[in-house]
Amino acid sequence: MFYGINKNSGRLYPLPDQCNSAAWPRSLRGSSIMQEKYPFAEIEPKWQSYWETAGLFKADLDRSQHKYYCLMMFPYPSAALHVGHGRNYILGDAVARYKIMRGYNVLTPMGWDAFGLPAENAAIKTGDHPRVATLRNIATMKRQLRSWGVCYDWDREVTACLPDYYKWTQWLFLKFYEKGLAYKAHAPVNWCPSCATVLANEMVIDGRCERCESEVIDKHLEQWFFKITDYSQRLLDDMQQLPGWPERVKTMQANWIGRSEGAQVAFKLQPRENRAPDPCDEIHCFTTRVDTIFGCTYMVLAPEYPHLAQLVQGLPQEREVLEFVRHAGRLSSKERLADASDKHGVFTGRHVINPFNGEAIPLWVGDYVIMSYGAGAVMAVPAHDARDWSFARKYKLPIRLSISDAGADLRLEDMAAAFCEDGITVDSGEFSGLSSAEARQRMTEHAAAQGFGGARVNFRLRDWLISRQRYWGTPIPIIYCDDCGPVPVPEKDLPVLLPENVEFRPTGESPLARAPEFLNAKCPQCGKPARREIDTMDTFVDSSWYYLRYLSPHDDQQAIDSAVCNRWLPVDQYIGGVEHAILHLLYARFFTKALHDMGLIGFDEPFANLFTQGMICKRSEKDGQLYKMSKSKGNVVSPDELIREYGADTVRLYTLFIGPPEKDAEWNDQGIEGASRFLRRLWRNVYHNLNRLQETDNVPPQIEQMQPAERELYRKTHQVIAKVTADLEGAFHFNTAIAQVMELLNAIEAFDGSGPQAGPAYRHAVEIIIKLLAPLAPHVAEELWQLLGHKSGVLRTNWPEPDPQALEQDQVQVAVQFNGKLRARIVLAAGLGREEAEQAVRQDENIRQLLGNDEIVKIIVVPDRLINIVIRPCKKP
RNA sequence: GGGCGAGUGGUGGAAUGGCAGACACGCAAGACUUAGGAUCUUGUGCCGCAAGGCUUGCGGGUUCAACUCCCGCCUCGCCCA
Repeated sequence: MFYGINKNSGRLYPLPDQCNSAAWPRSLRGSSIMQEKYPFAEIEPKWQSYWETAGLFKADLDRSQHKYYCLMMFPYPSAALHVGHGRNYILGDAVARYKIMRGYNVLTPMGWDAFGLPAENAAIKTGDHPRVATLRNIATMKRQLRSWGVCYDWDREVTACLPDYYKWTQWLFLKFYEKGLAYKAHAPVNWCPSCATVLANEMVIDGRCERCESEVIDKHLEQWFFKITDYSQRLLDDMQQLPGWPERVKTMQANWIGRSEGAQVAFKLQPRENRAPDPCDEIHCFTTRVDTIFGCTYMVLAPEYPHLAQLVQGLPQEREVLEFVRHAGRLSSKERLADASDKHGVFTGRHVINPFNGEAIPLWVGDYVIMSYGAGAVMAVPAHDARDWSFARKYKLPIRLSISDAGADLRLEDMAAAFCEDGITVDSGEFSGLSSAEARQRMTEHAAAQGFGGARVNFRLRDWLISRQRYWGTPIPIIYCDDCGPVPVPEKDLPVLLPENVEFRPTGESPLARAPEFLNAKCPQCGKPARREIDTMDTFVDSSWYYLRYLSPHDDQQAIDSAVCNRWLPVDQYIGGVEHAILHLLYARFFTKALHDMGLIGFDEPFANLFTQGMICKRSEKDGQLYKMSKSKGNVVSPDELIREYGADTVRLYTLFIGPPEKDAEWNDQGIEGASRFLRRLWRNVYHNLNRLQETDNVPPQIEQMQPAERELYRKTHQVIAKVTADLEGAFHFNTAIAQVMELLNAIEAFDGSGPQAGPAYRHAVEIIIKLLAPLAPHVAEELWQLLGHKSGVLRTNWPEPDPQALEQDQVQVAVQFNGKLRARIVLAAGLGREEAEQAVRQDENIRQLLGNDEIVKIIVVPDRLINIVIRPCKKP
């Protein structure tokens, strides 16, 4: 038997047996816990089990109409989650619950980006095998997600480091290989000495390793690449199809792809005096400013320029050039590109011919030129390019004007810096006197007609380097045979399993090289002894297709179930950190397009809507600075203790309330008190009014019979429904939604109606507040919902709709301004027209007094809101 | 250097061009208590005893009215150089 407390008498009375309905699972019957103190510790595990056993988050994939694929970026299973991670999952969980209440068929899966360096580095220190440590971490994080009340369709869990997943990552690699999208090549690559592996361009931030912040150096190695550059233009263009993506992310991707239109021009190499042969007879360079080419006074090659050594072979400058190249290789790209830093270069002893004027200009090699722009050769126009300018000044190279500004009064002697803007061509032969734009066009046409160049589009995007010289990743399924060369592993032999007993010590070569049972294989073509590829794949390969695998996670016949994918994708809402704006999101888009072109899927953009939440930061106790919450900064807050102390709903509410979700937010340990107090107040309010609530029939309140207090509560209730719904439908502004719900509780507490509709209006407000809280604080919402006598869970009910009649008002308070300054407020009938309102304010005694003898110039009326009286103050006699 | 974003009380943050500071945190005073780090009430942008004045990074502009739009500047963050 359960008891309520009578508010007036303070006495306990037996509760109606409403929680014993057969509609509830046996475990929940009669289980409501009614006590004054908010018993989150008892409530929360109970409802967590209920959601799981009732299968509330199981999606029905056969039914795809009204589908909603709600995806959160799957995490790397580091040791444990902190409240910063929680923002992502709580946000996604709230969205999923909201959509369930909206009647959508919601799919919310979760998995693990489980390969990666940290586990391997930890293994080197502790001897813990990465697989063991990773699976242990996964178990911990799953427990944490559960205790947060974050629910997923766990039957669809995928784990990137398990063979049933990476088998298919390998299979996809083979498909890419088949289509020529995966290739192996020698290239200058970014090498992180500390991680002892190469890195993709995207993982180098300011010349440093994204992970360990060591300075990255250039190395020349043979590596595997994915040909993402085949898709540069489409990756750029198709962003126009993504209105549901933040502009910021699209801009970042566009910058990264870095399309520039210009011209390619071939400069003939001036032959050596002795006519000795050269590896090439011309040098191609790309420029966006071909209009300046008559001002070109020298050319600069990147130190890595191919065949540079042969070009200078036997020349007096040879030693100096080779020495320079060796030295430049030790500098980071950051140092080389920095504007302020000294640029270095040496003359090669060779000359090239400017095809536009036949002039021989010196060929230099300089460290400010990098291979990844154009083709590693730059035509230098010091008068019109800032970096060429400072290089030319330093090495006393000639500077020649070929563009002037509109007034044509630019003089070299007066210039303190390069003139980099468009202007009018000067001293440019037959092209003189043209606007820059016109000159570019005519000169490009000329180059094409003469056969030494033409229009050219250049992309900054490089191919995606996917080899890693480390153990804990997906093995690349290739076998090297002395006779047959590289041979793909046949599909029937997949997966190529990672060997278990391997020494992880990083040496710069993959640890797999020291696992003979892995290394030695038979050539699939000729059967002779052969060696396996020892590099593993970048973990971004794993995360480029996981959202497809969720649709058929246990399928052992194929990687992707096209039929289901085509019904369920693109993802309706993708939620994750903005730090993945370039890397993961670009790679995943590339994968989708490649798979689309292979005919495996019927769509070519994976994520229709993207929401990037801001990071949770916390002040460091050491230096008082604000840092992103992370283990390495030592400023993490564990959810476990907070949930123990306050309950999961409180932690969820505070996490959502902390600020607008797209912005970074500062975690404040004291801030959680507000959320805690709010839920305790709500609980207590229901507890103290249980009598009244349960005695009131669950009928809609009758607006006609309401007295002012009831009317006001009813209006507030529906105002809040409208605002909260707008916030959740729009930009996921849970912070303002929660503020509204708090206002509703304030109104409920202040409610003192006593008319015939007081009970229904009150019960209605309480029901609504519970529904509105269901996505945000789901445990307490379920518990209170059951206490009110409902026979099914709150997630199974419909999201409330605002009643337009409730929002109507008879009277409104209107602000009265004099010349834009607030002077008074008056109460007027709602819906008054401009003229009526003007009349009313003119006649208002109080306003007339305030006006005194001031002259009214005009009156601006914003109906139902504001009246601004423009006055001319009267001159005092 | 270019592009994008941000700058509002002691703090986190609210405001379709229309009453700046919603909602919270914190703080202060009081109530209830053996006690309070529970709960409740009241107050809380700044200056001023007050009347009143001032106030959204700084300086201009548009407007009856600007946190919001425009121009210039400063600071911070991100991306690209």
